[in-house]
Amino acid sequence: MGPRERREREREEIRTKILDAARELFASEGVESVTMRRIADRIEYSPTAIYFHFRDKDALLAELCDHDFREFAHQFTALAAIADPLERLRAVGHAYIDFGFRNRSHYRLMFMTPRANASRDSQLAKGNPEEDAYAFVKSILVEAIAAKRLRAELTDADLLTQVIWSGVHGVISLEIAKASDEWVEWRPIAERAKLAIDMMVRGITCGVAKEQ
Amino acid sequence: MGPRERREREREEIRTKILDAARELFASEGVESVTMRRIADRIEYSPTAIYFHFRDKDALLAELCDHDFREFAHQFTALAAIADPLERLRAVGHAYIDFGFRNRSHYRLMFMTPRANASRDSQLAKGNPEEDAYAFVKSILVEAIAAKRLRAELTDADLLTQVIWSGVHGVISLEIAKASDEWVEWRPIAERAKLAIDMMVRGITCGVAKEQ
DNA sequence: GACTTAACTTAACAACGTTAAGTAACGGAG
DNA sequence: CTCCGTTACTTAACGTTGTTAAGTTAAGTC
Repeated sequence: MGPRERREREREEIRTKILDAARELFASEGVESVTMRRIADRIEYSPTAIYFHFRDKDALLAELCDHDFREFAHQFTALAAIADPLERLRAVGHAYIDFGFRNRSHYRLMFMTPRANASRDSQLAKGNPEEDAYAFVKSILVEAIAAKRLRAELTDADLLTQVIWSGVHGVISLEIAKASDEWVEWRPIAERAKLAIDMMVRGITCGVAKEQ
Repeated sequence: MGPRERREREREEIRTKILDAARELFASEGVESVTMRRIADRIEYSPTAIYFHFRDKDALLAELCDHDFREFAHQFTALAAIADPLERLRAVGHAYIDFGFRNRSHYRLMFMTPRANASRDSQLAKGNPEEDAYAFVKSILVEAIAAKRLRAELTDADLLTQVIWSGVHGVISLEIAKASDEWVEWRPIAERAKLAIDMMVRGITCGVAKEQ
């Protein structure tokens, strides 16, 4: 462990310092307050210094996304303990909406903003349910299909995952984008979440669904 | 009709000229290309001239939203002819997703971007199903409830409207934000739309739902 | 015909992302 | 020890952005 390793370590340290500063600004004042100059102020470097560690602002935000995405997926693994796949699906749905509600800025950046060139150097572990929320949900649906808990014609686990994802995404993203809109007499988000998830589970199961 | 009226009319003309220029830029090159200067170029005025007709850029965009929102709602009225409320609901769902798919920029601005101060001078005709898509969907659900087509415990038409809106919004907004993300093996949007709507209708109706 | 006001233009400001050019410190080679 | 090149920065600047202050011109009013 010569000076070579030390430099490497220091480099990594300042990288995470930049990311942390961005994240803080981001969570406390919203995306539009995350400017290179304000990040630089926080870490007491010049704005240009950031470019030595990240190609540009987009790359910085993309990495922030990736990191938080992984953490996001990780908190789902606790739900893997739920035995019944449909109950597990319900729990994931609620956890998803809850995450979005507690981290509006993050959610907005991750799922509501078309990234210019997505997945350019995303080093996420695709397919691994520990780090990939999509794969986690899909595995639930594969299990539910195998256990014949779903209607017979529903066989495409990917399609089901995408539609159920759409369902919970719709609830939370509409909340984030339109909560302050007095145009609509919004029902509490908890009620909307519950009905949406109930509706979806009832919509894909066969015959008499168990009342929750 | 003296010069007073003429001036008023001219004022209105340039207002719509500004809005049209913004809309064109917007639809052809995306939101980020809509700058005050480029709008000004198009209409051959100085950028400052715009401020005489709109308080700021946000107000301009808000008015553009309002206008297109109204037109959006208007195209639903054609579906009022469908007799069966559940079939009408399905048709509205598909029309909604279709609109978003054909007008990505508009949809993004209208429903995916938290407006700073929403509904500040929105002069939309609230409650009028001719101009208010929300009211149109709600009226369908009121009808469905009255006809006892929905499960007995579903009595809150507003809650139902909001959740169904979330469902279709989820499909199209995820498409807009994440279509270019190769992370997921996306199924065609038409399939996702169909399943989402089927799932929702099945999820709120009682017992055996008619197969489409 | 003087005066007010509406409808602009020109010039500028501050903040933004980003880059070019310069500088100081460090690690290894001769 | 000295030279040298790389690494990690800073300062200054460029081109854009939204927005405003100050000046100008034309039309309508009394």
